[in-house]
Amino acid sequence: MAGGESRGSQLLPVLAQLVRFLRQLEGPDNPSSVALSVLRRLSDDGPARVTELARLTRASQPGMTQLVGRMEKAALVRRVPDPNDGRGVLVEVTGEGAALVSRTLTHYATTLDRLFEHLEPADRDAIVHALPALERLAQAGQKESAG
Amino acid sequence: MAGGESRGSQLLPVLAQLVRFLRQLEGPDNPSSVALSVLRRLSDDGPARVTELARLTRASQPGMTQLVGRMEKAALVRRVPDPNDGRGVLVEVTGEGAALVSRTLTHYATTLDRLFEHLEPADRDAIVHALPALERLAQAGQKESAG
DNA sequence: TATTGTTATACTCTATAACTATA
DNA sequence: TATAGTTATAGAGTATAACAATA
Repeated sequence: MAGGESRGSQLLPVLAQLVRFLRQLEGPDNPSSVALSVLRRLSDDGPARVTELARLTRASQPGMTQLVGRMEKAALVRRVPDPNDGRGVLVEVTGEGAALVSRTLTHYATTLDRLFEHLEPADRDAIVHALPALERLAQAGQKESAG
Repeated sequence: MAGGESRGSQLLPVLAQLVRFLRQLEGPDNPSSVALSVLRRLSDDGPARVTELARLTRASQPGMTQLVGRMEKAALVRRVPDPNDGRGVLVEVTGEGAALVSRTLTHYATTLDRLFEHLEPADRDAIVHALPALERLAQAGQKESAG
């Protein structure tokens, strides 16, 4: 812990502000971040087990059962029995769910694009240049807490 | 949406992953992000009105009343009457609340520092270099949604 | 026995509407 | 009337414990 200024201390307030900003993007009409994660997973890679979705989002299995229940009531997903394992069910996204994902991601991206236009070119370059590094930082965080 | 790759689309998944990582830092013992924001505000700049805290965190006034109530029960803040306006109250942080802020921020920063050690030097430099730009991006987001 | 999923229950967090008290 | 705050009520979201069904 010795030697110079802490990078974490510098990064922390910036991340906190970004989180606050992103959180306010989640309007009452938009899906929660966990719901969006699940819907993206289902849209991108097809049907999945409840257990797998719970593991993916670090939620409990009952919690995921309930989230799937809410999303099913909202017609965003449907449950089908797993043909290979009578104990399990497969959750699959509906057309409405896929449309919501697409709409939400477009909205977020558009908002971010608009913000980018407010920045100086040097700032834009700095962020774009740091994207792979930030991704690796976040991945390191995932891995650390998983192990 | 013409003209090349959208920066927002590139930034979005990275931010989503960072948010997921930060969210899992919020253990059951740590304060929620809104509570932490409030406690930081009170620690840094002194007592504040409920309305001001609600505005700061974009919460509703009743929601902030309830959060202050929970934090008061946990001895993190206390309410005192506003001497200048009989309708209002001032919320001030207790020693215990200030200690919690300090402990939480240290924990977060330490965790981030540990993750930084997993990165290549080039990645660290890229992130450090992008910090001011990211901060301006987040500030632009705050301002945009406020207006 | 182990695994998959659900139900039961409880708690945190947040919101809107209605209310009280002060200005 | 307008403002500051609270209370009442409801709902989303999440967790642990106990349960049923299948493997």
